[in-house]
Amino acid sequence: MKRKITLKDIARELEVSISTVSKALKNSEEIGRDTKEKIQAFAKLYNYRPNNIALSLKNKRTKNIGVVIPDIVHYFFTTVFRGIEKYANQKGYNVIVCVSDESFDKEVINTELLANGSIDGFIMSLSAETQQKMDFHHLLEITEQGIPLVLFDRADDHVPCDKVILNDTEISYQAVNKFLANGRKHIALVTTESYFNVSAKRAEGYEAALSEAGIPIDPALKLILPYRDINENEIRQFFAATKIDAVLCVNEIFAVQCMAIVQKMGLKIPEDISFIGFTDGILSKFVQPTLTTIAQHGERMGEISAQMLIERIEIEMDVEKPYRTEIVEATIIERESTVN
Amino acid sequence: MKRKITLKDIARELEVSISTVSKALKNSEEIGRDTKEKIQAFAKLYNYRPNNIALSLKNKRTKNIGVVIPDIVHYFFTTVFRGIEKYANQKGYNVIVCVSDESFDKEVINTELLANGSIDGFIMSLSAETQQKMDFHHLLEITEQGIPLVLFDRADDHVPCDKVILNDTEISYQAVNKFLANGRKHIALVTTESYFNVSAKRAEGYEAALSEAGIPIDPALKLILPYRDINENEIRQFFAATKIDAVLCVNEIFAVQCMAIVQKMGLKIPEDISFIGFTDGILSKFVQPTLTTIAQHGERMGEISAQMLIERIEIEMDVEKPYRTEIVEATIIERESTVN
DNA sequence: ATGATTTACGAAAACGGTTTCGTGTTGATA
DNA sequence: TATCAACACGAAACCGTTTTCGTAAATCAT
Repeated sequence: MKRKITLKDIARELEVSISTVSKALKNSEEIGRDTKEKIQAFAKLYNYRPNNIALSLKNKRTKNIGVVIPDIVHYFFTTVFRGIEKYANQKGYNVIVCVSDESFDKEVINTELLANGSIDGFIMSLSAETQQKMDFHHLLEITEQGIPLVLFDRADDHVPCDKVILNDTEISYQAVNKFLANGRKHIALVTTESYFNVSAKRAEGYEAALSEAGIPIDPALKLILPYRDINENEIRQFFAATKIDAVLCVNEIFAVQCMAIVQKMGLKIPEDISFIGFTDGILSKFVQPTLTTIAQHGERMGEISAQMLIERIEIEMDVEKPYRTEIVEATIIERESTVN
Repeated sequence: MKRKITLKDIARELEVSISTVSKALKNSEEIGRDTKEKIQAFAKLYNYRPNNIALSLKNKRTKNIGVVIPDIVHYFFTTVFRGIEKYANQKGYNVIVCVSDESFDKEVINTELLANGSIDGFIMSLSAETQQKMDFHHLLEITEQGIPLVLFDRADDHVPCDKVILNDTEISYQAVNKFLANGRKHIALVTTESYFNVSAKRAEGYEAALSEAGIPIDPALKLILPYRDINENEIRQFFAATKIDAVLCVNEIFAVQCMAIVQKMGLKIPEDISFIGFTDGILSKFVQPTLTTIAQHGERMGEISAQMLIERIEIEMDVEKPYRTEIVEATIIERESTVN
């Protein structure tokens, strides 16, 4: 087993000082030709690489960024992650991932752990519980310590930091208008609890479009589902109880599950009932009929998040830079679940 | 902005030495009651936390593990990752993720970067290109440096290390036997290039079952698809050319795509043609008809991988411990694409 | 009162680098 | 020959910890 070689090893072996070795390997003008060549050759031979940890300690820069997300087995988050990882890697950063599992405590523990020097900055999307409790003390601590933070998608106005979010309200408004243009009158919304910021904004867009069309908001047309352990019967009852000819769902899974159920109830998609979901994931493309979805452009969101974060990391500390909120424009991808 | 406080800060403020502070915070018997209490109170007040980087340098332990996988927007890999992350986190380890994007070069660069002190061990699944080139020098370097390595799923016998793999051959054998038991005679295999180790093993099980049943292996019943950019026509031609009444697919996507195409060709599933895919992901559950799949138990694989890795990390270096290969037993999840 | 133990703390090395500054040697210049 | 700059290198500080060892003062036994 060949242990990693250090500057000290090279110095001892070549009978020079550690500083000489360090300088020689950086090709410093200070060191003579012969010595430099000798040291460089030796280093190459023994495949010397500087120790990252030592560098981090010295430079106060880890070249790591921390990503804290609620879930990893989740299409949208993985696409965002891919964007982050690609950009970060290209800029020489590594990515440490922690999964909060929608739990406030895990989110707190993970951030506090990483904040003790392990990373240069955070990219996060808030856990369900954090949004519900509206407790952001851990995030405020982070920013107060001067650690850059970017929130994406599930952000909150109470946290002063850079953000990357979707134009949720606007795109929902557009989606509902699309239903209206197709002559749909009984448009339902299938969503999650409203403490999810994004759900609230999507509901807002939904309601705005209806109001604008002079259609009253009917509570019977709104179904709130838990984000896990969905009860099929609840969905069945919802669709049985009221006449519905179009449905906007705040995610892909809700849409696909609803579609399967209404199909079993004998309805035709899109003739009798039309669907639009959020998250242009794998399901939307392969389910029957294929699902019209709102593409959130996760990879792009990740890229922008990483870019904003790294920019802030690498800026001089004394430069004042106001926080920005970048808005990514969603796109409606038309498929078979809506008529053109 | 409150910068992070260090031992030195506390020492200066309280007019004691750094060593005294360090010892007091570890509740050492060496330090007097009063001094200890004073220091501990001060540390609590200013929320002192030791710097992870400094600890890593001192202890030669980063408490980080590196995970290198070919793709992250991929159901199986994310479930494995979830297993890794859960177990690692619970053991106090963080996880650095690098995505090789099926590229040999990226895999090499990422591993070499992380190997310079950033992590205590690796968990990897080989990129397509690495398997094709059969070039494992970067992995050998890692193990020669004494850095623990666990390969999961896409492993290779040429790399001496711990491994966690699926009983691919056996479960494919069982799947084909299931088709045979249902009276299917023309059983196809839809797979990837054979340099994918797992595909080769799955083909082996497929062929073994057929041979045992006295059915000759017909090359026309084997379709090799690229792992991205699938051409639909190729699939259509394949199914048009030969009589096929059952199909084993080495992944979920292949299965779902084939199913959509044969349905368009007018075939009924499972009456006319039956399907079994690998990876019990989200698609299998929601596609119509639902897909019978082979569950790879990714989360469990991840957990085992993390456990094996951390065990080896924490073992005394001088203890000889032979490499193990842990085999995870797949399970066939029956759904509508096969008859019972 | 003297020597031996405790007690309670500090100095310093170590982890593996970078970087500033100092210094002995060389050759050129006045 | 005396002065001086350039050259080539080393010593040491520093990043933030932990830990070994040394030691002054206080306590104890004799």
